[in-house]
Amino acid sequence: MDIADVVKASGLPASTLRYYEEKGLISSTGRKGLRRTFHPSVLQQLALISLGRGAGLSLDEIGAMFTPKGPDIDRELLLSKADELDEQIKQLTAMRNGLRHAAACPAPDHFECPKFLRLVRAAEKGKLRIQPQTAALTRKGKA
Amino acid sequence: MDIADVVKASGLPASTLRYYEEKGLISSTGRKGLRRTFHPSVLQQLALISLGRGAGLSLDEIGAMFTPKGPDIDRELLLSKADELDEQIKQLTAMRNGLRHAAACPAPDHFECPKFLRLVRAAEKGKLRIQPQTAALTRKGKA
DNA sequence: ATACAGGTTCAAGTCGACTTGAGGTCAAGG
DNA sequence: CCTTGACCTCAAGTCGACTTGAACCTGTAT
Repeated sequence: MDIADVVKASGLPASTLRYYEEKGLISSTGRKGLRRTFHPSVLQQLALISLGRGAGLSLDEIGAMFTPKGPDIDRELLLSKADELDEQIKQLTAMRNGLRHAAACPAPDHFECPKFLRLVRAAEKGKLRIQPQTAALTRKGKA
Repeated sequence: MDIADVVKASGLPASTLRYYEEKGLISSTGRKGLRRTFHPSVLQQLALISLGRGAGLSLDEIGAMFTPKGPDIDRELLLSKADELDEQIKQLTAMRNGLRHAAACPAPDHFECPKFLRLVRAAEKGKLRIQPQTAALTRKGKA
C-alpha cells in the first residue's frame, strides 16, 4: 500500500503517519522511488495506537508497551499501566456521575448540594495529589 | 487565606493558582497590599477543577460548565460531556483489558493472538475516526 | 530603619503531538 | 519528452497548560 491508501483506510493524515514512522511506532516496508510502501498490517498497528491514545497513553508509552526492545515485552509495565487505567476509570466515572447530577440538580450553586459534594469527595479519594494532566477531548475536527 | 495557605492545602503551585485566576476559574477576594487573599471555598473549587482535569476536560470546558455566564448553567453541555465520558470510559476499559491480556498472553506478537485482536476490535467499535487527542498521565511529579 | 521572606507582574520558555509551508523529486499518463 | 500531481524532507509553527526568570514591591521581625 502506498501512503494514500493508508490515509484512506485509517483516516489519519499523511503527516501523522510520517510522524509516527519517525517515532518508530510504525514502519514502512520500503520505498518505491521516494515513496513509502506499507504492509497492510500497519492498519492494525494504527488501530492499537489510536486505542492507546484514546485511553490517554503518550506515544512513547505506546511505543514502550508494544514495540519490544529487549527479548520480550515488559509485562510489569503493562500491568502497572492497567492499574493506572483503573484509577482513571474511577475518576472518569465520578466525574460523569457528578455531571449527570449537576445537570439534574436544581441547586443554584452546586457547592451547596450535599449530593454533589459527596460525588466530588468520592472522586478525590485515593488521589489527593494531582498529577495526571490529561488533556481535553477537543478538536476542531470535521467529525 | 493567602496564597501560601492555598498552596499548602491544595498541593498546587502558586504559579498555577495565579494562572487559574487569570483564566477566571478561581478568584481572590481581594488584596492585602499586593498580596492576594483567598476565601477558603477556593479549595472546593480547586478540587472540582482537579477532578475535571483528571477526567480529561480542558480548563475552558471546566470554566464553561461550572462558572455560569448566563442565567444558569448549561445542562445540555453537562449531559453531553457526561456522554463523552461514557465513551471514553469504554475505551479506557477496553485498553485496560487489552493490557491485562497482553501481559498474561504468551503469544510473541499480540497481533497473532485472536483474543487480543478481539479486544482491540471491540474498542474500535462506534468510534472509527479518531480525534480525542488525550494526553498522557505522565509527569515527573514527586508523588 | 533595615533586612528579607514571600509576595507581585509580565514575557518568554517548555512539552507532546502534530500541522504547515517551502522547496525538491519522481513515476505515470498524454 | 514533458507535465503534473502525489510524495518527499526539514524547519518552523501551533495549542493548551503551565513553569521559569527577571525585576520589583512590602508586611513583619529585629
